[in-house]
Parts: sequence; C-alpha cells; structure tokens
Amino acid sequence: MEYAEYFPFWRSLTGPQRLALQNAASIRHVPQGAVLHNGSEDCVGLFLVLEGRLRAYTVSDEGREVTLYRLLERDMCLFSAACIMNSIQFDITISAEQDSTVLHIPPQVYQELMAQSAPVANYTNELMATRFSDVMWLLDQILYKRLDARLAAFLLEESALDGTGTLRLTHEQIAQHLGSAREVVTRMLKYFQSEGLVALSRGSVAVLDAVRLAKLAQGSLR
Amino acid sequence: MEYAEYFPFWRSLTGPQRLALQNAASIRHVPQGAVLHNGSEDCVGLFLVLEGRLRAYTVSDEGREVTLYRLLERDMCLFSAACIMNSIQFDITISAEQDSTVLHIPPQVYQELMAQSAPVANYTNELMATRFSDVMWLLDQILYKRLDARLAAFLLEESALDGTGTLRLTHEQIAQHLGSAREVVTRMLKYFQSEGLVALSRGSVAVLDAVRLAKLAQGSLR
DNA sequence: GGCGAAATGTGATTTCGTCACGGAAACAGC
DNA sequence: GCTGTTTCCGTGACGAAATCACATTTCGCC
Repeated sequence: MEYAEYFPFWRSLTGPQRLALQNAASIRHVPQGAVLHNGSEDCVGLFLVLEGRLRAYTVSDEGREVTLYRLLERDMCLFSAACIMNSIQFDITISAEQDSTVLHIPPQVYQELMAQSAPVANYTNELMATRFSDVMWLLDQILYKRLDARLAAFLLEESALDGTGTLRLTHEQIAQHLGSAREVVTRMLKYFQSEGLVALSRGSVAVLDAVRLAKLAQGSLR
Repeated sequence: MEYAEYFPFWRSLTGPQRLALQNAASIRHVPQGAVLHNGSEDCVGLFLVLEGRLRAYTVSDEGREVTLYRLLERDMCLFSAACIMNSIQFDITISAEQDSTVLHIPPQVYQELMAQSAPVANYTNELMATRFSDVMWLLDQILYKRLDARLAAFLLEESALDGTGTLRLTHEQIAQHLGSAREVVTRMLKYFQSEGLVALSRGSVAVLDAVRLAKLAQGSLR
C-alpha cells in the first residue's frame, strides 16, 4: 500500500502524522451490495477505494432512489464521515456496487489531521467541491433535460464504466439510478429499441448505436 | 468593520495575514438586481454579506431559473471565486435580491490564506458543506415533493425572510424561484386562495393561514 | 414439465410543464 | 380626464412523465 500515491498531501505530513494515519487505517473487503453508510446518524469514517466501485445515492421515505455519483479507484468517500464537519446536514447512502477493497480511516484521525494540516484541509475541500459538482450536474439534468436524454446519457456512462456494450441491469435498477419509474424506463427503452439504438433482453440492455445515443443525450431539452 | 466578528478564524491569523486581508478587502454597495457573478468563466472574488441579501441560482440554456439558496448577513459567497478551487465544475449565478453592502475579497488573497492556514481552509470547508446541504435539500424537494408542498414551503420561507405576511412577488418570480412555470404557479395559487390559505392581488401574495400551509409543505409527497 | 419469483408489458389516470392565446390592471404621456 | 403600452394574470388544449393497477413473459429450480 503506497500512501504517497493515494494521498496528494502525503509529502507535506510530518513523521508522526504519517504514522498516526498508517496505524489507524485498515484495509477492508466489502462484498457487492453491502451498505457502507446509511443516513446521517452513523459516522463510520472515511473510505478510500482501492478496488471496485461504490455508489452514493439518496432514498426517499417511500423508498425511491436516485444515484448521486460513483466512487472509483482512488476516490475517497467523505460523507460516510459526516461528523467531521458540523455543517453537513443531509442523508445519503453509500453502498458497494461491486466487490470492493477499501482503506478505512477512522473519523477522529482524519479530523485531527485536517485541523493540523492546511494541505489536508485543502485536499478535503477539493474532494467536496468534486462531489458538489457531481450533484450540480445531476440537478441540471433533472431540471432541464428530458428523460430520453437522461436515459441515453446513463446507458453511455454505464457502458463506459463497465467497458462493455452490454449492461446487465434490469429496468427497475435503471429507474432507481435515474430516480424515475420502472414503467417509464420500460416504455422509453422499447422506443429506443424500435429506433435501433439498443437491443433488449431480460435483465440486460445492449448499446447498439452509441453515436445516436450520444446525440440524444446532448439535445432534447425540456 | 470588526473582522473578528465576521471571520471565525481571525484570532488564528498572524499579524501579516490580518494585514494582508484587511488591505485587500474593500466594501462595496450593490444595488438590487445587480449580478455579482455569472457562470464559471469569471472569478470576481469572495463576498461577505454585511447587509442585504444575495440569491444563488442556476439558469438553463432556455432561461429557466431555479433558486439554490440565499446568502444573508454574515454569510460568505464562495462560488463567485470558483477559481480558488480546481474542482468546482459548475456554473451558478449570484445576484443581489436587495440593495446590499458586501465586503469584497480578491481571490488570490483568500487562496493564499487557505494555503497557509488550516483554520481558514477548514472554515471554507464548513462553508461549502453548508451550501452543499442547501442544494441537497433542494434536490430532495424537487425529487420527492409535489409542487403544492414546494410552493407552500416557499411562501412560508419567504414570509419568514421578509418578516411580513404579504409578499411582493409576481407569479413569474415565484415560478423562477421554484423552477416551475408561471401558469402552474397561477393555478396553484388560485387553488390556495379558494382554500383560504392566501389572498392574491396583482404583484403580491398574502399568507392567511400559515398553519395549514406548513401542514401542506410537510406532507403531500409525490 | 410445472411452479414461483422476478422481470417486463400495457392501459388509465394525475400531475405538471408547454403553447397559444385573451383580458385586466398599472403606467406613461399628453 | 383619455390612450397606447407594458406588465401581469387567467385559461384551455396538449404532451411528458409519474402513478396505479393489472396482465404477461421469462427463467431458475425442483
């Protein structure tokens, strides 16, 4: 485990600080589907993704979901340690989308580092700004784009993430990512299929015409 | 101008740092309606609100608006200095909702302070977390609440902000705050009026029954 | 091959945004 | 006063998408 590669502020830390971080951190394996953080009450600590993929999303009282963003290799999850900042006043859920390996950092240790080290605090700032940007992008999509564009964008993003043209997702799962309803996704996908954009089969969607999908994702404003 | 009151990190600054901030900062008066920041290209600097009220909102390509949050006395506006962080990748607009007095801080000066001082960096962190929380609240509203609930909540919030029961707002303006359409707001307000919740007249809405409005804002999920 | 759960398909209804108007109130200038 | 002009509000028709209520298909499993 090469700390300097994962923490840009590593070189700016003092010897004792490095030791404290190394001693407190521990590697954990999380199986696909495991929930790392739920709501605001718990303050598990930070997770640095070494391998696999995490998903951050909101859940409504009625159980509707919307995916906020993904955390890939080298990304760090702040909000599973919401307690390190007083001003975080929202509840999100983080779960493993794939079998993953993460580095766990206890909240107190990181909080201590932030307080002592400007580079750590500024790095945390950049982290939060990145997540903020992700959410702002989502908000813009929800507000100003029609569902066909959002669905097209989602299929392309998913395809890029998995590096395959055939996505193993049910309509229900897609609807949860987009914060829409299963029936709506079904209808829209049927339409996409009739246009030759995708091929459907039970439990999977194959991207056929990425170019036209990209065009759809671009245009079609509300 | 008492810096210690406005900047929680003031006591932790060194003499030269205090001087640098004081020399660089300048008080500005901005008239109602003035745009302080537009999009991501400009990097005007930070604004600390001394008096008045700012409004942060997004604008779509088609000109539809949604209010993200307000900045009141003692609040500081970060995103008008988006350049101080590389990871801010979204465009918002900030304008004065009332005649306001603000303290302007050049971006370079603040950036320098953040780099040097952990307390400043951590304060900035809390600021961003607060704005993030505001936006997450909005996202939840948009995703999971119906428009009647959102409108009721807006009327109550506005009433509380202005400290009056009679809001001087057109239907168009209300629609822009909520990211909805003028006609929809008109119809909803008419319905509210028929229920005795508000009284309408050209250019203003009077809150009659705050209790029932609050109940509406609570419930009525999507 | 038959069963049950999961996944998909489809129509009817409601909510809300969009379009296309028309009319009423405020405001200017004379 | 009277007369344009602008701003604001009202309303019907239509479309997009969420919701509700089912029917149907597919697949793993016994």
